[in-house]
Amino acid sequence: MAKPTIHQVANRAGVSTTTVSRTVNTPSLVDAETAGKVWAAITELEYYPNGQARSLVSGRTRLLGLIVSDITNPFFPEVIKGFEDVAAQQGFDLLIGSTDYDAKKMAGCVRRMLERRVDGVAIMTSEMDDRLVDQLARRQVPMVFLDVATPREGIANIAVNYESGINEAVDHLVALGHRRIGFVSGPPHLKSAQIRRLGFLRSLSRYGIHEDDRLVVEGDHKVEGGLRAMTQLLQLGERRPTAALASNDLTAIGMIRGIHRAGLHVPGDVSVVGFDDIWLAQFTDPPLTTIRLSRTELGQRAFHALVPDKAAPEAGGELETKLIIRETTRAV
Amino acid sequence: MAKPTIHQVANRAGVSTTTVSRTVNTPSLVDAETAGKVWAAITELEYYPNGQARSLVSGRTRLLGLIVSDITNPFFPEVIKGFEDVAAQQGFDLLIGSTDYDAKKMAGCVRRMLERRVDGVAIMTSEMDDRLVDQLARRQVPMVFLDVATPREGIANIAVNYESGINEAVDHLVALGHRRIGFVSGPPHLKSAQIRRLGFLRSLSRYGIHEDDRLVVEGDHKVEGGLRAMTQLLQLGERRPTAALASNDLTAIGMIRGIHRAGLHVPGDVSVVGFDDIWLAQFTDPPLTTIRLSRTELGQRAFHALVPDKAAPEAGGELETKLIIRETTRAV
DNA sequence: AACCGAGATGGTAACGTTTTCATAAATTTT
DNA sequence: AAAATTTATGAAAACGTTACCATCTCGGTT
Repeated sequence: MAKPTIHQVANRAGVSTTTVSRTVNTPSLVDAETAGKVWAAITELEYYPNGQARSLVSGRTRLLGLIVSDITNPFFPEVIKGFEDVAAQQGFDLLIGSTDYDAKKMAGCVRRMLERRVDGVAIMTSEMDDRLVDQLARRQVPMVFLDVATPREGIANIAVNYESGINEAVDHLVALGHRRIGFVSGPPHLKSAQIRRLGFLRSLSRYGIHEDDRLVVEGDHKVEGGLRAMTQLLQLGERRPTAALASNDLTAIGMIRGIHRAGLHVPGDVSVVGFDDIWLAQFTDPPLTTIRLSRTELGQRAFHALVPDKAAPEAGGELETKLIIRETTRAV
Repeated sequence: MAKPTIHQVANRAGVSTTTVSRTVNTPSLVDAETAGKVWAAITELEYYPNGQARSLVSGRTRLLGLIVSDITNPFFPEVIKGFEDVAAQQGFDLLIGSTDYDAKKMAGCVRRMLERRVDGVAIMTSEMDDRLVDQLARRQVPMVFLDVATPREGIANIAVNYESGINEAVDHLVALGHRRIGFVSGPPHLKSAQIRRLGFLRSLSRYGIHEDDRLVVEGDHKVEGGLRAMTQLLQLGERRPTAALASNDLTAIGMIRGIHRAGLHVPGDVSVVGFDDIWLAQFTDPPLTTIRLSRTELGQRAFHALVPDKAAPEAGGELETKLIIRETTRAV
């Protein structure tokens, strides 16, 4: 029997399809003995309920969409993992879609999610056309944004406390005697990148360190940009920073590279602090001191934002960030 | 209208549901004018056909399963990307499942795929229980293995030519004057890792280089194992290798780390060659010379193995590997 | 002028579930 | 012992599509 249906099972067990359905979904409503026969038939035939038919009638698909810009970006896989873990646990499946920063593909993703009638969508890309979001909203598809988006009725954002980690990092650097601290930002259009930049500036001012415009330079959240930015910083000569914080780890890796290129050492000549603590941060050379943002937990929270948990009352509170000290920071 | 059905569209356009269905699926069978009215209704109502209902009747879901051991392993995201790209293009969606090397989760994955009635499964993890594979096979679900698996009726393997790249690498090292060349293997139970090791040995013998057992040490395809292995190799003192090849890039990264730890330099003291050319290989310090196995293409081939393409006659041929020379290799 | 094929459309039965609603038997209550 | 409840089951109607089999209207043939 290639793909047995509920009817075959019912037949074999000598009961009605209704009873089979009940044995599977609401066992309390069926007599123990009958249930036994049904289960026997189910395992003998290797019956698996047809999900399509199931959700057609129930209206729920137990399918969640995950829209990501580029799964190749090392930030994402860990988020996905966190998301997938808890989703699988609760019987949800994941439909993934890459946008590749391409408008056409983005629209395609949304269309596919809509046709599949997903029960929710986690949007992990910042470049999301408002009209597409509208489209989902009109269909009442629950949504959650991973990057900060313009707040909006019925669309969740994951609350992240960027400042706590940034403060820790600045404290750490200041304690090591650093006063000229640089910052390499992310792309200006990224809300979360702006928040990080602002957080840094604010943290600095706590120490009354006058901010020097030349010490804050723009990166792009990629290795390339970090390298460029650091080269620029090092051209300041005497006035170059003795330590620098990056808006994300990729940037930090580029910065370390830039420092090496200039014939200088990390942390001997310049200390570097990253942001995110991506998986490979522990394997850079030297291992990167960075501010951890647990992407696993980020993914989990995204899930809970989409499907309210009856058990756990409220996720509550912000997602904390915290400094992980490795070997790229040292006293001046 | 929250979720308009085909009936609403039919109503609005003043036609039957059959006609609406035809307008969408077989436009040639419907009058131009009528089609116009239908499309108008469709866009006005923002109608999206219900995939569940669709595949319930058609029997095809246009859904492909992707079983991966740990999406966090940097090898996978690129494969997934390649797979997803071409899948999306052909109107297929991806269902992903992580096994986490856990038997329970593996079974869960398979069950979910079966319930969703996927049109095929790409298995990217090597630790796959045979009984689970049987289960899929009995349901006639097309399958493809990414890592080499025991060949079997109706289950595809992606053919990879590991030797070509390995030969290139050994040629390269020999040309640079290296004679004592080490190898850090992958875990012994991984078929593909064994093939790589054998390929290396065979390649060496072409040059009549007597193989030295102590130069081939076991790693685990992770950074940790590479580091351990290299430390072991360096303990050979005078007889330590002047160059070493790794079974994958993560291992190579660990090896570089081990060399640095010992106070030596790459490539000054020891040359290193990786395998895979994962994305971050270009960002190690120094950038890693490695054998590229295009994971994008690997993903694409996996897709084509699952859904035979009417247009392209045959993928044909093996997937080539090739040496990418960066900066971790130098003359002795 | 009757006929025929083609073109355009509609009615209805599937597809495999779950969800009412109904019924029958067994148990408890009065 | 009759009535009221509970327990265990089944029949049939959804769910939103597509596939199959009509039907109906033309213009063109004989």
